[in-house]
Order: sequence, then C-alpha cells, then structure tokens
Amino acid sequence: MVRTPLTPWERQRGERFGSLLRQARGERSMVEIAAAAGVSAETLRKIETGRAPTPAFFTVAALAAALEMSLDELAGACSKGADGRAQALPV
Amino acid sequence: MVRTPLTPWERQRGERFGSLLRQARGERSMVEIAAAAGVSAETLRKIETGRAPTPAFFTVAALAAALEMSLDELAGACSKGADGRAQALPV
DNA sequence: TCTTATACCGGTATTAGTATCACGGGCATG
DNA sequence: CATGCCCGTGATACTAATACCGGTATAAGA
Repeated sequence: MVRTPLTPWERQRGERFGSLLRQARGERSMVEIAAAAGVSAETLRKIETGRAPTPAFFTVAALAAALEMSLDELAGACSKGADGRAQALPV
Repeated sequence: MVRTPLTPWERQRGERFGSLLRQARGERSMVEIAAAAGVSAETLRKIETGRAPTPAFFTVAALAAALEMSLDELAGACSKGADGRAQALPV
C-alpha cells in the first residue's frame, strides 16, 4: 500500500469541514466565493459537500480569506465532534 | 486543460513554505515532528524541500500543531515575498 | 410558458500529494 | 577497519484533488 486511502473518519471530518464553509458562505453564491478565492466553482462545491475531504492548504487558505475566517479556528473546529467535544485523532 | 499545472509562483511559494517549516523545526528531527503530526517523514521532507508545494490542509494543520505555530501566520507569511513585502497574487 | 440562474450529480482527464522501499552519508562503538 | 544506527534522500506506486463537460432539478422572473 503506497498511499493510505482516506479513512471514514477523515471523510466525516471533510463533511464537517465543508459544512463550516457552507455556513460561513451564507447567502453568497458559490461562484462568487470561488472566484474571489481563485478556485473553480466545482472545487468549492466538492469541498462543501465533502466529496473532496482533504483539500490543499492554500486552497483552504484562499477560501478562508474570501470568507474572512480564521484558519486556526477552522482547523480547530474540524478536530472536534459535532457536539463540540474534542475528538481523538486516529493512531 | 483539466487540472492546471502548478505555476512557477506556486512552486516558489512552496519553497518558502517549506523553509518556514524547517526553520520552525529547529534542532528537532524530521521523524520526531512527523510522528507527532501523524504523517510520514518522507512527506515532511518533501514539504520542507518544496517538492510538495501544495500540501493538504489537514497535513499542514497537524504539522503546525506539532510545531506550535499559527496557520494564519503561516499562510500570511507565504503570501509575502522573501523580503517581507506583500506579493501580488496571480490572476 | 419560456428563459435564466443556481446548485447538484456523474463522468473523465491530468497533475500532484502521500507512503513504502531501497540507498548512501555521518557517527559512535567494538 | 568493520558493524550497526540514525538521518536524510531518490525512486517508485497508488490514491486523491482539481478542472472541464454535459445533464438534471428547482425557483424566480419576463
């Protein structure tokens, strides 16, 4: 095995991550944010829907800048469960 | 064109990004930091040397946590030139 | 009703990130 | 000098991210 396939946990984390972005987007359209971040609308959609669970760092950074949110908060929120409790990382 | 190849600018940004990580690592070994972040040492090496110029977001987040550095500062530092001046993003 | 805009979905193509394997350099110890 | 150990590196394999295309559904407006 050369590259570990994404675990279910990572996919769930991707879904939570996408939900946060969608929530932060609010009323604004996908194309608007995607254009502001310099990524394609399809990419933004895949990230928001969790179909791209581990996006590139600078892609996320650009989106966060377009949405005016903190990367640290974003990463912190995704390491916690939906109920807000801290979630253990897989070994 | 299906996926845009990385531009020279993006590769240079990756080199700066890696330099920052290596600098932050200091005396500690690659394996130590990689193990703490939960990634392979080779991956950390590629990121540090700039051969993986656009690493995954959660990979960077884990490394930043292991190095105790801020993601926002990291992203901000990479959007600036080596001299510290702000650098224009590509269109 | 017809058009338009937005978002979702499936498929496809291509590049890039990540992990495993194998190798060489430095350094200590026998 | 030989041996083993740790670190970093090069090559290779495989999966995932990104982008483009076409189609579909829904809602708003002319």
